[in-house]
Amino acid sequence: MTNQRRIILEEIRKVASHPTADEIFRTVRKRLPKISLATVYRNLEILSEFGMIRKLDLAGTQKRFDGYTENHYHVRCVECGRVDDVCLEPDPVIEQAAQGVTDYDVLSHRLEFLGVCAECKKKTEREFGRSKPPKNERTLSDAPN
Amino acid sequence: MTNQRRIILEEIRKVASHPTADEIFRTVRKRLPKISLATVYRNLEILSEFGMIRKLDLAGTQKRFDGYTENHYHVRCVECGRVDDVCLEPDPVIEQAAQGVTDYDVLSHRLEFLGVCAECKKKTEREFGRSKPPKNERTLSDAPN
DNA sequence: ATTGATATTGATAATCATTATCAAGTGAGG
DNA sequence: CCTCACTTGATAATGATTATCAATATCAAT
Repeated sequence: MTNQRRIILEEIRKVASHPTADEIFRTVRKRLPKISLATVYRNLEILSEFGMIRKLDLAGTQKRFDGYTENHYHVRCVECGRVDDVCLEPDPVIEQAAQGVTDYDVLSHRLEFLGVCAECKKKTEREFGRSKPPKNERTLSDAPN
Repeated sequence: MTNQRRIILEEIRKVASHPTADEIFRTVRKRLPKISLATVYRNLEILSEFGMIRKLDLAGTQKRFDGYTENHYHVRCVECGRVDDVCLEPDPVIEQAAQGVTDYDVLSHRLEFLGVCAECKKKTEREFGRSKPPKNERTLSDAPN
């Protein structure tokens, strides 16, 4: 457990958000100005291998990391990309349901909600003077994929 | 509707799999040897904008495209990355449940199962002489994220 | 404390998927 | 047949991540 690794872990556990490697790099650099981005990536990988943090393999281009390692679902803002926890009990039977209609061995599932975060809702209000666009103006397909 | 675009669409609709841009490129190139990878990317984008195909924004590094545009869930093989459809009715109430525990406006959800495909199961059988490893040997965390 | 075996670091190059750029080519409507 | 906006192919650029490697740090055993 090197100094760098310890500080990376500390900073991830400090925040409730689900920072990207780059965000973690920028935060850690305040305490260790000489740290390399590669060191951050390496230690994020190692820490998640050891189960001390969780690597979130969500949709989108950048991976995100979570200091909170319990099972939980997430919601992603379609406007700004922000990711938050959704405190729902993971569905215990849905994997069996899936097992019934596929020839895969089903091991787990990953559920991600898409929506608009509070921040971006406010932005929409400022622009259009209402809190929620009517259904027929929603831009996002309402389909899972 | 150019020749290239038409053929890309034809080839996507021809397969039941969920090919990546690169796989589509390699397939289409058999019929149009001079086509550029950029043309494939461009037309995949355009075709999905017009709703003629669906761009799947699943976990993992590469985007996948689906000629079948109805809502459905997917299962991904953790060994080889293959993606297949899961013919389950999308859960109509889970978004309301999520809406109850978040301050996001929940618009949709995306559910992805993880498992081992039939092919890779066979490979495991050949290696270990049994069809299914016991639970305590499963390598994948059984947690959604 | 010193040593030595091993792991880790910082800097940077390489990779991979995707997007952007741009000159040249194409095709639908007049 | 002309035109003009759209599209193509080739290639460069981008952005996130991973690999490489010499220099440095760690830690258990002296």
